[in-house]
Amino acid sequence: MTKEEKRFQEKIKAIQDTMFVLGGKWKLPIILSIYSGNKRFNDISNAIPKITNRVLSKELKHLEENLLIKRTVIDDYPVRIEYAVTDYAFGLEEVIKPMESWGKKHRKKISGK
Amino acid sequence: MTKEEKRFQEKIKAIQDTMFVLGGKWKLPIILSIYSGNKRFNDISNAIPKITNRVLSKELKHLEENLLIKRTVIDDYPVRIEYAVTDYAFGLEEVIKPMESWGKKHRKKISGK
DNA sequence: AGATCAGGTATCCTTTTGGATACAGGTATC
DNA sequence: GATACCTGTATCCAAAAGGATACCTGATCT
Repeated sequence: MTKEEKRFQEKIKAIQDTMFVLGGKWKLPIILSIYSGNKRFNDISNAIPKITNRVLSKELKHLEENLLIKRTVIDDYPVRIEYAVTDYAFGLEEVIKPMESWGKKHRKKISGK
Repeated sequence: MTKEEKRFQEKIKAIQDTMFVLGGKWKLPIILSIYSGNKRFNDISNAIPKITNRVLSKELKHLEENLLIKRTVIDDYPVRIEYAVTDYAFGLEEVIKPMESWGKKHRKKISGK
């Protein structure tokens, strides 16, 4: 493999990592929903009506593993669980802004083709 | 739906559009392979050994529809087909650079958790 | 004791994405 | 006329992502 090929492989891997973290149907809606103030499992579930419990649960785990949200057990009676976006998640701005802006430009380009 | 919710919906749609265009296992490798000088179907197929004809063909169509590559029929004998990245594709730089850089940072963050 | 609620799991199913293999159609070559 | 090359297409299959529905656990409420 040439040097250039290796650089490309790493570039591809990094970009695909980003898409692995944010990709799929629900990860962004969930992050933004929690950011908007929905802290509890059922709050989020109601705010995003079409997601099922199974998928919400899996996605929350994924986001927690990737340090974008934090799950806190609050130990009064009854025990509550609260989700919050982390400070680290705010670092996403640097990538989601360009993705949003390219996506918008691209939609215009394609629709007016 | 509140104003804020609507803004979020549009943000999400735009970001997911970007991921629709670039996402999946092969789209970036194909773009970079063509950019590196592989113009013919079989060149690309050989440069990316694990892709099958079926998938390569589908992905080339997707990239062409999204104006990132151009397919040209060259009419001597035998007829050849040449693929090239478009000028428009160079505009991806503004989005793939931040995606690459966030992806790299994130991998470090996660692996050293 | 029985009902209720929060925060999920468990099981099964459908859709989407990608892979394996064969081969087709048009031209050129032997 | 048979054979080979190029650019795909056709058919079938496997894996991954997502959806529907039921249910569980631990606590509190009546």
